[in-house]
Amino acid sequence: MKDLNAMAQAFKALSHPNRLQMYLELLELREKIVSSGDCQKKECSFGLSEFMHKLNIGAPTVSHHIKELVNAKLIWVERHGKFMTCHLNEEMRAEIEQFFGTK
Amino acid sequence: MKDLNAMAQAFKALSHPNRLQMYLELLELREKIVSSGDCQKKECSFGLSEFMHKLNIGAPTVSHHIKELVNAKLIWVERHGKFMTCHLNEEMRAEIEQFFGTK
DNA sequence: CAATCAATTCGATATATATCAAATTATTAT
DNA sequence: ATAATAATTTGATATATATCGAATTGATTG
Repeated sequence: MKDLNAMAQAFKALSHPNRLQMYLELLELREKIVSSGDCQKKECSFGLSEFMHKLNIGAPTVSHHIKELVNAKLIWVERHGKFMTCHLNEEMRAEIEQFFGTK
Repeated sequence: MKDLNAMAQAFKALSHPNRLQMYLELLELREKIVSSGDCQKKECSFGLSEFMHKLNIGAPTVSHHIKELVNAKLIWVERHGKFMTCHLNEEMRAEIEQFFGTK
């Protein structure tokens, strides 16, 4: 297993309903992609302002939450000029699934 | 999926290294039991004082942590006279595994 | 270069939490 | 009943966090 503290940090990041919702959006996006076998051709990410509107919270707060999720290695971000996009970190997802998984 | 807030509460309970360690002990116990197919004949639980010594923290703190884990439905407890034992909540474990799992 | 827009950082505030010592409750043993 | 032991509750303190408004940074466009 990964470092216990790293795991705890990941769970902390997911312990806030708004952040969990953000992560869930990306998880569900992944599901669609996996089931359609069509990853490259779809937009696999969310932007900050999308989260703002979905969650009805301010940009500074969303930015803060994104940073938490990134620090916890649950997601990673990309910049495209002015904009940024959030992506699921597949490795960490698998790690956590294993943690809970039947061995 | 379960209520998002219930999930967030579970992750909050696991967001503290000491509580995560407690939960992990129970997960590992489960592993041994599952792999040996021998659940009934083994002691499938941990007591408060065991956690105290393992984690080197006081009884009130352990008691507090246990309550958090119980409230989050991650574990359940049993009393045997003066003593109490902590057990993994298998249902919640499966729920969380599914949350992260490949669909 | 100036204006605009997305995102981040800063400063402040309000709320939550981890921990312990002390007091209390509940159960067992003498 | 009394003493002893396991666990819980209470009260206090110190630390962390969520959120926002204001200011700032960075990139694009006119």
